Amino acid sequence: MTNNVPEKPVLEGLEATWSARWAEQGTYTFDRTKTREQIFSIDTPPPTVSGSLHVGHVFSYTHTDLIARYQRMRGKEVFYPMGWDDNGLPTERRVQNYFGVRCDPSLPYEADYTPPDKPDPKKQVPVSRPNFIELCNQLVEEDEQVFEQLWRTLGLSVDWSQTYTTIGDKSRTVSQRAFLRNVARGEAYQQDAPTLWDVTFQSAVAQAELEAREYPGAYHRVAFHGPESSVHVETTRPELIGACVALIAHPDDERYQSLFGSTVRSPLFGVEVPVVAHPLAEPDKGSGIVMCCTFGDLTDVIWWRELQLPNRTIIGRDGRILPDLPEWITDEPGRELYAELAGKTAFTSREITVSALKESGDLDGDPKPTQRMANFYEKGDKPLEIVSTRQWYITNGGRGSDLQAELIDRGNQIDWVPAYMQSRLTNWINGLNGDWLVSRQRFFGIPFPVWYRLDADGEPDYTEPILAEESTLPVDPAAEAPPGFEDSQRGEPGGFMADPDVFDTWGTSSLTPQIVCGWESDPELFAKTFPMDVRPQAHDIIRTWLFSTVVRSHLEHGVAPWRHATISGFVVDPDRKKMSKSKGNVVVPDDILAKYGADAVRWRAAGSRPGADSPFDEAQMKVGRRLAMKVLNASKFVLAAEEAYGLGADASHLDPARVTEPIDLAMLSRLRGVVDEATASFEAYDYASALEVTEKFFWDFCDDYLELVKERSRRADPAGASAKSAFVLALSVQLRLLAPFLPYVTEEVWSWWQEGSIHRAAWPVNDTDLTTAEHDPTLLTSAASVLADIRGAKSIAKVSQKTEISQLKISADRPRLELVRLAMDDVVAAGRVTATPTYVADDAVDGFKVDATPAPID
RNA sequence: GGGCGAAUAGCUCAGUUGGUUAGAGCAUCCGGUUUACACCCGGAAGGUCGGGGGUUCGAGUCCCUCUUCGCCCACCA
Repeated sequence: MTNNVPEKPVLEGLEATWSARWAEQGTYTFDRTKTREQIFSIDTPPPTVSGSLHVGHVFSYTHTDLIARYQRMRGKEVFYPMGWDDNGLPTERRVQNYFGVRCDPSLPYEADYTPPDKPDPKKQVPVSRPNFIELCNQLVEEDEQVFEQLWRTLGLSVDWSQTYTTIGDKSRTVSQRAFLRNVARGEAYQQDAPTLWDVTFQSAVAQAELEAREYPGAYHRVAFHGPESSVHVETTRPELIGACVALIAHPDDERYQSLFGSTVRSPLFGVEVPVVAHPLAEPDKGSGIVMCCTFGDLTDVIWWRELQLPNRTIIGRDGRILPDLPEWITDEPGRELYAELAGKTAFTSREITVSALKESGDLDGDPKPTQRMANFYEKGDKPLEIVSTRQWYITNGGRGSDLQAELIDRGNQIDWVPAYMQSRLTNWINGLNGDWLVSRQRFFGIPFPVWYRLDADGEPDYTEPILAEESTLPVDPAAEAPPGFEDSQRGEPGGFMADPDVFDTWGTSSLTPQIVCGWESDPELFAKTFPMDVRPQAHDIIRTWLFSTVVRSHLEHGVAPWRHATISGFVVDPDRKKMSKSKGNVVVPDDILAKYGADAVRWRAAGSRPGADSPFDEAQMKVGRRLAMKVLNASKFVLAAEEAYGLGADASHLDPARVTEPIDLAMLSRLRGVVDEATASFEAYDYASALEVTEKFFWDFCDDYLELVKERSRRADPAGASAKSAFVLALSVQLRLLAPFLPYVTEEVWSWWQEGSIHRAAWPVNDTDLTTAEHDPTLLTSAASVLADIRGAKSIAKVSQKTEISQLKISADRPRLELVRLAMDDVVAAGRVTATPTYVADDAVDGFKVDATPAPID
């Protein structure tokens, strides 16, 4: 046998060497000639390239890679692409900050544009939409290279020829095609309706993107005036008095019975508004009677709809009071006040309104400060307004109907890991309050493949949108004319206009299975990879990514998109707080990888169980590193022993028939049990247990078995051959068991004495070399326990482990005694026992009782 | 307020369908230059399993109840 064991094996440099070798040799290249049954397909989350990766990403991507590597060694052809999520708002924001520009769609394209040398975040230079998109594309490309490098270093066994971006042509085509099919089936529709609106980004926001946050406000007790008396409402938004359409109280509320059906005049503006009853008004909140405006909150929208109230919008898309004087304010002082508010932010107009209320005497007492919960866009920092706009929606069961139950059912068809995560999806679907708003008023996204005809006055006709033909996809309606039109007719009366919006980022990400599997573009691949085997992702995006993917797959294909969903937890800081940039507790993976090595980081990742959050503890990385070192050293020992006292240059060292000694057989027999356990754990996606059982065996193998057998292994007789053969067999099996966790060090060791990559080697389940080993595996643990007692005696005597044992008495029940005597030669050698051991049969002893006397020090 | 999860050694976690004396790693302490490994090795100490009740011959494990913590959702007058 030839092997190539280095003098002093080291971990440094393994990542660079082997990631390059894997790339050259195409170790992880997907072979599409395999059949569906042979393929295991993974719907990897595309990371947001505009963000930075932290150690949490590293952990969860490692979890997926563990499964991928296991499946590959089981003989599956693993379809494991990688995507980059580069479309959408995060990239826009990063481009704005990075280059110091902002998008102004009214500007013309400027060829050869160069952004400012020194970006000034306060003074962003306006650029045209095409220029802005160019900058986005330029930056994401750089970011993607950085990300790929990190993933390669981490050792993800991705097929790097299978990558996609969420802004790329493939994603555009799939998004637009899926949308057109949704429209054709009536699942996508347009509606002009009140929507949640972020005034900073000036875009509509979907329910899934909401985040409720504490927001400081104040209750203002404000008087409305009836013919005989005044009635007080309490409001946190006095700036909306001009938008008031009614006062509303609960139908059973005694206090307001006399007012129902009458009208009252609003303060400051003198607008007559009706007092009406509705059960959603809560008598114990505020004064029990509430001002309904256009629109203060979602309840206002319900009242507006159900009570057929007028629409009195005063807040614009920029969050400021609309400039034009509303026709419903007729009172002269009211018109003057409105003119003062016009163009002001909600915040400023609130201050002006409050001082006006104080002056007019309509404010009862001082405003009472309060913390209230308000809805925010998860990426925004101003509370959302509600603005009526025309938007596209896709049905998602949020309006009840059969679809809701069908989607819950799809969720149940998925095998969840851990299982309890499934209820998060069910809860979310049950709590939906409307269809999915998919249009966004942004720039760096996938445009709707839609145009509108303009009438003779140049006004768009929304009732009959012009849809792109599937064969022309991807299409940019802002640059291409619809079928039957010339581009010169753009914006002209009788001509057309493009739909200005782009898809919600989830509108594209919800189609990752269709994108990677080649839906409609590569039917053969699609048939072999879809529905996919597993969707790995974190628990915080079940309501967004997971749910929306189920929706699209259900609507388009009538199936669940995957067989399994594996949900990873977060890496949290030592105080169990979620890592976030703003908290400054983010651990950057590059440093950790450089310091401890990829195998060590992966080992730590594998120790956190699916779904469970795991606190970051740098000390743990050292343990993983120690394991990797141990693999190098133990392998060196095994192979060097084999080299020096070897069995010949052929492959006969792997002949299991040479293993004859009982303890060697016992070790292999126990290893077989370990393989079975690790396999069962991996089949259940429980990589953590697979690692635990493997690692436990490996340490015992090193600390006990190798120590016990060391002396004998150097002999040139059959007993020595038995040890050496067992060494090599056990090493081969253990390296393969560890390969998914420690891909670098196992590959390195494999290369010393084996052909090909360990990552394409067979998983050792049903390994014929092991199946012939038959012996009671407790022989190994018994011998190890006696050896431990001998070591303990030396330790208590505070003498070196080299010290000889001059007296040894072993007591145990008769069967144990007989068993352990089979390994006594090894025990005596490892424990440096010079005396002849004595044995005492004693049924009263539990396990073994060992009396060992170290030889006195001269 | 609704849902889900968690509470076991100083820390991070295992603990199968109930079954002897509850395990591991880290940290701590003691000892050791053992030709695979000082990026090391050996050993020791450390826990009334969140509280209370119940079922049982037997409960960390099953049931009830309380407490605490985490996450998701709902709370905008």
